Amino acid sequence: MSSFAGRMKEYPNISLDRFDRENLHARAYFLSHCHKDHMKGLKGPLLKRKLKFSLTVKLYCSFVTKELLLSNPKYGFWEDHIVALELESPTQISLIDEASGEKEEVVVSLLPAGHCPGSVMFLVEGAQGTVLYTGDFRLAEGDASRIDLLHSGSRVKDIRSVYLDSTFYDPRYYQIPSREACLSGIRGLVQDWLSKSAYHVVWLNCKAAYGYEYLFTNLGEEFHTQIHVNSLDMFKKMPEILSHVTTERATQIHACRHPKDEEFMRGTRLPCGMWASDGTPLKIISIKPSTIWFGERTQKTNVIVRTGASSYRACFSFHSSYSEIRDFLSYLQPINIYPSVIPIGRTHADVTELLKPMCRRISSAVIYRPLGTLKRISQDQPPQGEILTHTPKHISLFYAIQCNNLNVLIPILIVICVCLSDMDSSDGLFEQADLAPVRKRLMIQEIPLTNLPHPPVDLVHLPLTPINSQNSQEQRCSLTDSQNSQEQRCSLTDSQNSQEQRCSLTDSQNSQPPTCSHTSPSHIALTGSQTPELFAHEDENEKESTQFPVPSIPISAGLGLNQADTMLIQSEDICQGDATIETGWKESASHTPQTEPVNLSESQMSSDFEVPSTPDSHPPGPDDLLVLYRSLAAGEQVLYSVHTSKTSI
DNA sequence: GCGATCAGCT
DNA sequence: CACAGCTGATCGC
Repeated sequence: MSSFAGRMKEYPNISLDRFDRENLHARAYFLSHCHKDHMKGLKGPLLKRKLKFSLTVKLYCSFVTKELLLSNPKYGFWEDHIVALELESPTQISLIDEASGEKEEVVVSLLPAGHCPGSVMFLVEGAQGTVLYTGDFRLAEGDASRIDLLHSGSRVKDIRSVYLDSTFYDPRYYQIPSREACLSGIRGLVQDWLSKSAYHVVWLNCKAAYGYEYLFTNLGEEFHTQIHVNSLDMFKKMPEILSHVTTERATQIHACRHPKDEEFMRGTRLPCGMWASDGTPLKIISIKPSTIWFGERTQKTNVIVRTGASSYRACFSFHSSYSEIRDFLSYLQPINIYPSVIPIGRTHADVTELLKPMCRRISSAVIYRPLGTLKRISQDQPPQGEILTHTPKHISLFYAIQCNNLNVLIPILIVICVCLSDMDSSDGLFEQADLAPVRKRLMIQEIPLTNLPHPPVDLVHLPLTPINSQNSQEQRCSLTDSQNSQEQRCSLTDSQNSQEQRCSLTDSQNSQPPTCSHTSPSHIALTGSQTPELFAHEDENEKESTQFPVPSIPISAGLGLNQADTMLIQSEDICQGDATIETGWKESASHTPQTEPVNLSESQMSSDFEVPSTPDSHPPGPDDLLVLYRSLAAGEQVLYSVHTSKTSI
């Protein structure tokens, strides 16, 4: 359960997934997905009143989340204040103080989170750096490298802070079987049971929350049947799901609910009360999806556990495992990591401490040297904590050059931080770079650069490089507005009347909950376009499966490339490795791209400016550097401009 | 009467 | 195995 208070240190003018208390003063709101623990205060009277008198305060979320939210009348007052954003489409948002008119600009991107329908992570880029709020997520190992917007060119963006779904960030949950492994186990169990006879049925004991939809679609497809559910409303705009569910009870796979469904099962009755038409008792097994995890050295065991004569637990997780989280973090290497979930029995400090080894190391060594004798000082810092055998080796070099505006000797600040994830391995520095590439990044912060001899190519079209040019603002508006939400909310199923020729009903059917409940947040329409995102996170095995929708996460430019080590040139204050540092560094500077073949890494270590180049650029020569030095020494103004997002609101 | 919080349950 | 989310009791406004 999320205990995130709603605000990020870097951007306190926005609130995410919390809408009460101090969040009442936010200039913009963000909702990562439609689970209640992320919606605290969202229907509060104070917030409702605030909206009434506000022209600028909006709630940003995915299209699917918007529809899920508005399906519940209690949140209807948000309708004119919700802005649905496309996935992976950077959007500039002005955060306006309505009292003073003061404005702050941020660029926000929605990234697929793989947690439940519509779930996203928020990538926020602005004057205070790039931060990632993950919401709840389940990404498989290697998935981060497939998310385009986490990269600038072929390199990973410089992420200052990650606000992390730390639900399973505990070595106890070292491994959770992949989605495909879990699905495969469930498929096998269902297959065995259903094949016995037409009277054998399966009940999927799914909690009411969103997130099981891909189970329905996969089983529906596999067994050429439809899954019985209480209501179709929420799937109305999700054809991929809609085609695999039904309110007809005459099917062998059920995921219907009843307030007392556990009791029903003990009496070997389905929650919907279906009986076979000829009176033959149905043979029912229940399968309860729940998280099953394994420790680091535990050999994988079955993803299906029998818990009774006719009941099973099947592995299923909405959240990334410990090793998946570590993979994610070791790829992104944020400077700060803030947990948003504190497991029972642990404190915030506990989890923060556990996460420290995953934070990027930044040396505190600061050495000033006069121009001309520039030499790097390297400091190897073996990581703390355990080392994942599959974790790529990371090297980050941080250079800081600061020039004053006086025509005096320029203090050159050099900070080098070398973070080696595996000091013991001499050959492993760049292996498996396709899974999680070694990073090599040059960051130049607030540094005059226009006179750089060979400006790196992607320096000038940086972080917010548009992904899909067709996503214009106009299009988004046309999608968000009235055409969708109205009919969805008033559309009601009446499905329960449409059935039963073959099935005689027990009296229990009369105690069914209404097919369409207005108190449920579930009757919804979902824009089909985003649905495939839900299935986009698959492990290696899953990639080969033909039974799943094609993953729709764009393959990043860096996929499959050996990403070079990261070299950062930053202003002095950035290089302290302290979460509390406040700087005005420009996002653009953090993406100065300099790539070189990874095997040059050693030689690079021996020369201060043998900066790896991008494929489209080349390292500056001595003459070029001389020009740069002189420019810097003269205090000349050299400035790089940055592209901002392609869209703005 | 409403909302917030907590225990209990699944 | 824990998650997400009910229900009902209690309390305060």
